[in-house]
Amino acid sequence: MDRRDLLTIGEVARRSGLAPSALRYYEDRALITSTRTAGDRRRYQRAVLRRVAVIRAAQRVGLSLDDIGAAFADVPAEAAPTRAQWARMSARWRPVIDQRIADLEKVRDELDGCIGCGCLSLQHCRLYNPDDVLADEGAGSRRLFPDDSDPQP
Amino acid sequence: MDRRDLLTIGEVARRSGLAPSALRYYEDRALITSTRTAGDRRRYQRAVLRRVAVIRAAQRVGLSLDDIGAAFADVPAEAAPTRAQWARMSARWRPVIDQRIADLEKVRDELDGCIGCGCLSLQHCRLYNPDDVLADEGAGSRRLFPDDSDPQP
DNA sequence: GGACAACGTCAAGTGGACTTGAGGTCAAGA
DNA sequence: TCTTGACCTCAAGTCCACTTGACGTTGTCC
Repeated sequence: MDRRDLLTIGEVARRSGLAPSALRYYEDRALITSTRTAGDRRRYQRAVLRRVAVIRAAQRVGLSLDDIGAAFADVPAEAAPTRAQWARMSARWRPVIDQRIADLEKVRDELDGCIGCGCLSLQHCRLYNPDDVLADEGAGSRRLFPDDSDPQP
Repeated sequence: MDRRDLLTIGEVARRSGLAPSALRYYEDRALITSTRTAGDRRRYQRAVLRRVAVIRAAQRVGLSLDDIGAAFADVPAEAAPTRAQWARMSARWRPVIDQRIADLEKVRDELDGCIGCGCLSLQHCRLYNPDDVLADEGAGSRRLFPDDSDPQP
């Protein structure tokens, strides 16, 4: 590991588009790691850029930082993930992303459908009769990774 | 308007899957409205179910309650929207939903791509080189409806 | 050697979307 | 009449993901 390759927090911030405070926050949450200089300044490996990018991507997908931390469980924070690790992570997210896309497509189609079908006048509109589709979406934060232990109804 | 058709807050809560407190909160924010009985209890028109469903759907798309309120600007809270109003609202959301789906698809493809292309070793990976794509996603809450008045860079 | 930016910690604040709790009211049934 | 559950208001609390501010340190450049 060449010391030349270590990045300051400011560099990481500029290159990732995140505020330094956000990077410190991620570090508090153990999502990323750094080494320190003699003068106690953080130094990041380049791999942190990828990791941060993955974190942001996962957030766009709707995952909480807790979820993301869990998904990172077997990916070492210090180095770039191996291809196998990446594959596992990707495989884990894939269904979540797919589900989320499907959700959005459903919303879109419902929106469109409601125009075309004239169902403003009730009955078979899923938007209007939310009991079946939307009700169980209810309150509370749902885990995005049911993670083996959730009952499947 | 048949009084038989008015719903209590509990009924709306059960049918929509939302907590009564959330419904009161929406009402505070003027997203829904109710009439009151002599005894000051809320009574909702059935149309509120649709409205609430639309609100939840919009949230899934990533809109804030402020955004949703703005989109509802020309939709009367008291009655079901007319077909024209619905069409306007739907037309307004359509691009937002499409954009969001596109975003997710990009994330998914990047995730997949990174497995296949072996780009773990740097360079042309968009996840790894976030400057172009992800950086401007940065901090701050972006408005989802730029709403005529935003400068277009 | 002095200025200055970049960095460090720690506590507190923010905003969004609600929930919780205290304390009181209303109305239907036994 | 009394109880019970659903409801009311209003203030305060919660959770998440950060940001801000106060105050001190580091290190580079002139």
